[in-house]
Amino acid sequence: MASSTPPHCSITASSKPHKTPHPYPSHKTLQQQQQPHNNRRFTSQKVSASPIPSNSLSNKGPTFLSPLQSPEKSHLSHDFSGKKSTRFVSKLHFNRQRSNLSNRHSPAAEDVLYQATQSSIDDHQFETILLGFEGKLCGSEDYCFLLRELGNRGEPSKAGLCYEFAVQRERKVSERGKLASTMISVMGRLGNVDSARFVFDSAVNGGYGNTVYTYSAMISAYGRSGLCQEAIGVFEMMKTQGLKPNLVSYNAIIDACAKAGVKYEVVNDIYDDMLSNGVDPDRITFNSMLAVCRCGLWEEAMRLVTEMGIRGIDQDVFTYNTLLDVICKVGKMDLAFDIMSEMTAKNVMPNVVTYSTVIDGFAKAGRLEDALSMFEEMKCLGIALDRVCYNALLSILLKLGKFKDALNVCKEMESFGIRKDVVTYNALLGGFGKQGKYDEVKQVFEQMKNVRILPNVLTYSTLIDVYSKGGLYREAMEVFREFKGAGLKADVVLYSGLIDALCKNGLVKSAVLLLDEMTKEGIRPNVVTYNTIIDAFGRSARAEYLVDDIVPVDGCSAGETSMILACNAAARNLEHNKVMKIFGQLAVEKSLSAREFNESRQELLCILGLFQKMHQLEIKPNVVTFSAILNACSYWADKVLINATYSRCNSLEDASMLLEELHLFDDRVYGVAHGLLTGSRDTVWRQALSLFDEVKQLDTATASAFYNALTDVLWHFGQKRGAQLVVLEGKNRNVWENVWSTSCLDLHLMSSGAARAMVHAWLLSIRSVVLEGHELPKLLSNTSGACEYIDKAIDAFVLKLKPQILDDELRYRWGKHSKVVGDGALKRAIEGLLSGIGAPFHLAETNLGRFISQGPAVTAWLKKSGTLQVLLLQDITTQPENRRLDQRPNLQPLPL
DNA sequence: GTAGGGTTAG
Repeated sequence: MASSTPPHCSITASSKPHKTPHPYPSHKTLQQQQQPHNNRRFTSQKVSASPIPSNSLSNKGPTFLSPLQSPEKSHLSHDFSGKKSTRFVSKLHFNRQRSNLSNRHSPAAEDVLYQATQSSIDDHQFETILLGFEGKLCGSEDYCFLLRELGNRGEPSKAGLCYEFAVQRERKVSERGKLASTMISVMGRLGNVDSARFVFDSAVNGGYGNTVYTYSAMISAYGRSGLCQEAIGVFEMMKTQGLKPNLVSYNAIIDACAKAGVKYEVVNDIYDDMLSNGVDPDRITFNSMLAVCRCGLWEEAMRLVTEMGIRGIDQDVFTYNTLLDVICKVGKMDLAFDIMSEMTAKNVMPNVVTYSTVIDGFAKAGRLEDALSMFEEMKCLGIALDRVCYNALLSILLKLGKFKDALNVCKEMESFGIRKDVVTYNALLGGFGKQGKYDEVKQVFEQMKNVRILPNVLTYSTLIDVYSKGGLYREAMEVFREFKGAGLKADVVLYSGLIDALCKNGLVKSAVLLLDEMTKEGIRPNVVTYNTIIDAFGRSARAEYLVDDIVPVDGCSAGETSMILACNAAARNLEHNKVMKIFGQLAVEKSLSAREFNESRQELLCILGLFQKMHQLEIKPNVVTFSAILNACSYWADKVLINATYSRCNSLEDASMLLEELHLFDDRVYGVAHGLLTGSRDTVWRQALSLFDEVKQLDTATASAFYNALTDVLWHFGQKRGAQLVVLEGKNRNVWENVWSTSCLDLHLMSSGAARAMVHAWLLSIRSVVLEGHELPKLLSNTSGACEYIDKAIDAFVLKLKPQILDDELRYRWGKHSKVVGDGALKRAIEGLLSGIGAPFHLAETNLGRFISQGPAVTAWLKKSGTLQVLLLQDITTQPENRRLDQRPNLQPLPL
């Protein structure tokens, strides 16, 4: 069958077709076929390694019971990394073409198809064509061919007419059943699940639908729409009707579960049920089981592939692509590369899906250059890029800030006949927006509307996010107004973006109101929503920004209006009190007022409430939640130290309540944090080291956030030696890149606790150098704050400084990825530390982001008799059993 | 009856 469709086209439709009440909606979708590419031999240079590990999953670490006596997990859960997408687990791929390779249809059927798919033919004319060919079309074979092809061409309305036409003329029950199952399948593929159900019900009620084929088709139709419960309903129904599910029925239900993100254990039960009913799994069963592993179960995926081998089932390109997807989603890119080599060795040639899967993996792991080199490899192999691939390439270039290249890619894809879709435009909007190129954002947004690419909820979320982060609230509001006008339903991401905007502007209470509002609207908050608010409470967000009045939009719900009014009131209040607030903030630097102290305590309790609510809603906290809570505890510890009126015991109780909740994250993480805090370092150190190794597997931003948070809380609660050991483990694992040399210590990615612990370690190390008789460089420096101009020493003992002053000396950032401008806390902490220990460092005149010292001065100081003593750090608590707090049954002790 | 893409938190 010849294809007249252009090359380089995606087989994946850009969006889910709209549902309409009509049984067979008229929704024309341009159908495209995948370009068969020249499968030249894959020439990866990587050494091929077997992707199949031993069957054993018993890769458990040493046994360790947390203080709550929960068993240790063998790995950080996938959720914990904070990298798991909070989106729907699986994409819904409608409009995938159904191959119609059977030649059993007559030439007349092809003629009908040809005539029916001319652009000028409407539904009425199509009926006339069918009537004209009525005598020539032979039974269900011809009509099923027509139904499939009309489906492939995105013609649900004509398919509906054809089905009714055929089923009315067919006398045989079995043939009518075939027509029904084909029609259900066609509608399912088009995403018209209601139409599919209509056909199914009519067929069952009409006495020709009680076949395993119609039920399987219906299960599949539900599966494609992500309606797993409905699919299971049909699956159960077929059993009660006395129909025995066959291989296809089981495969369909497993696939439906995979698409909906059903837990592996549940799907495994279905698999077991299949075996016990004497139905042997085939390649497709395993391919679908592999898809269930996308929630992070990469080892299980590997085991399944092994099991396929044992059962003598060959792997195909679907097997490998799905396996690669699982592997890429857990960020194991080296393994992914090996698997790619393996598939080539087994003569399963990687295709465009293989490459886009792996490219996406590299991009998500932050290895953008590796991703780009995969495109080069595709080019060498003659594998044509399709729309998905082009969009991936575009997104990578935009992330790299290569705007010119990105625009060239747009031109290239157009030249190959691939139109920009909503994903392309969203990528452009986000890419330009994140770089503050708001003129381009405006242009692109206009352009997409001009070429009738309908903005979707992601478009609006992206725009609201970039405008809010840029402080362009009027523009954000305009976009929100347009969004409301478009009649789209807000989703969790859009709400989370709004909540974040409120939080970042100090309007945390309004953010909580909005959280309630979204919940009432039936939108379930996710871990990001909660992390946003927890983080804001933890920072004790000070309102430092002013916002213009926001005007409620027509059509806003009462909740939205009240939220906006609340924002306005808070904003006006801010403005009126701005001067007072500035003085107030200055005063706070010196001594904390009782009111603020109590507010801060309330915030701690709010976090506790939020955290418990998360638990209630079964929203699993991740490493970001963990860091935010530890940060809140550190902040609280600081306040307790400053405030003399609050009893230490009560304050510990408050912080304990919060910290205790950490076991909900992950018992092992909690166990390590708790053990270090309570001075049981010897007991937990082995577990700590294995935890650190696993954290290192996460991306550097996540890893450094983890180390910063953990070190901070240890430091603030007096476990300074523990903090130092942790920070050195981080250094050894390169969590902060190039942090340390003999002449320079770079602290700019560290939290204040981590930085102070590190300064002690660094000075001790230099001391050893001095005592060994080496000469120090002429100039020593440690850098704090947003010092992005670090130079390497030109030789071992000289640090070359750039005579450059930072734009704004107070723009210290708490960690590389913090989006909040801090208040110079790190600088103050280091300044205080250096003067406290008498180290002869001073702020560099030429660069206020650095403390510097002449080599001889430091040498002399290091050689002084008391210096060693002040440099050695100690923990306040080393004997937890001696602490009074331990006596309380329900609270975990905290040292101070 | 099976495979890949875009928005939010630190």
